[in-house]
Amino acid sequence: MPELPEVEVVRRGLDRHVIGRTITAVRVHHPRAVRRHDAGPADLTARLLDTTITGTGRRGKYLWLTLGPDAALVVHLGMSGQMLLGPVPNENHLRIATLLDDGTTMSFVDQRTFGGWVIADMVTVDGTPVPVPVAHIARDPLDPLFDREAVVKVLRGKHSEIKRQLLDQTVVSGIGNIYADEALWRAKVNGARRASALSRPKLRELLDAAAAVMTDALGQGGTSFDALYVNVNGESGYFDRSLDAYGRAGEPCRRCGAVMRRDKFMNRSSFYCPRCQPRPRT
DNA sequence: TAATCAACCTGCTAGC
DNA sequence: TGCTAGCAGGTTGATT
Repeated sequence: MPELPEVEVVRRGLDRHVIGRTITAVRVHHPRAVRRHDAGPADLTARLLDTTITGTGRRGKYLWLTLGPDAALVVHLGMSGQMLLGPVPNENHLRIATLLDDGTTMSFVDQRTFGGWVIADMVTVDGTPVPVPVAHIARDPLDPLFDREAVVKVLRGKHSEIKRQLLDQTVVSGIGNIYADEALWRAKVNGARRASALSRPKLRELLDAAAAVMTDALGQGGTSFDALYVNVNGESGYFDRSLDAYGRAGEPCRRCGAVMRRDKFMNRSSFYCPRCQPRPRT
């Protein structure tokens, strides 16, 4: 599932190939892929045609292609979105296709249709220009301007579970279910503990763990459990071989040897070590 | 205001 | 063999 490292891999791939390229053709194959573009598919198509891509950007799981100084094409990969340059292996899930002026096709493929494209104006938030749909998203741990102490302060004021807060993109962005479990394992924190009950040093350790695990994943091209996450060339990452928590229920903890557990949490799975990460007393 | 939860969606797997 | 239910999970809007 695309989280921050996977989205960054895609952004870097696009950055190498599409800057300076002009879009010469657009076809929206599935209207749901542009459902957040209020003006509709025809408007999105018209606004992209003959437009030159001037840069790329990312915050958390959102990435965008800047279309001059005032607008951007915002892309969210959802759970299964892919930005592909070149041939599309399986057109069953092709949602949007574009042609660039060098003859390259740039396609949006999305099996589960949670992702999408939207063209938006740029606004400046805390000194950084971002597209409007991204304005409410907090900085991610790999952002050079990420303010760890400010996030610790926010978390200290939250009375719900720490994992819920890690997944809240308005608190800290880029973290999804996989990296939340990995960061919690590294920091030896159970995700069911209340954020406000954790000490400031432990919260710092947790945020540092989140940054570290995502940096490690980025170095290995991201995590991939199946063909749903690929880079712009259709290749999968390798970080799933390095996961310490996610998907390891029933296997021994790599730190203490206890049998890893899986609990249901927020309609999804949480993987943790019952010895290193004991559940809070109810 | 903060916290919680359902809905969206499709492909795969397990169970019957 | 075919059907059904459950599961995966990011985001948003509704509800508590």
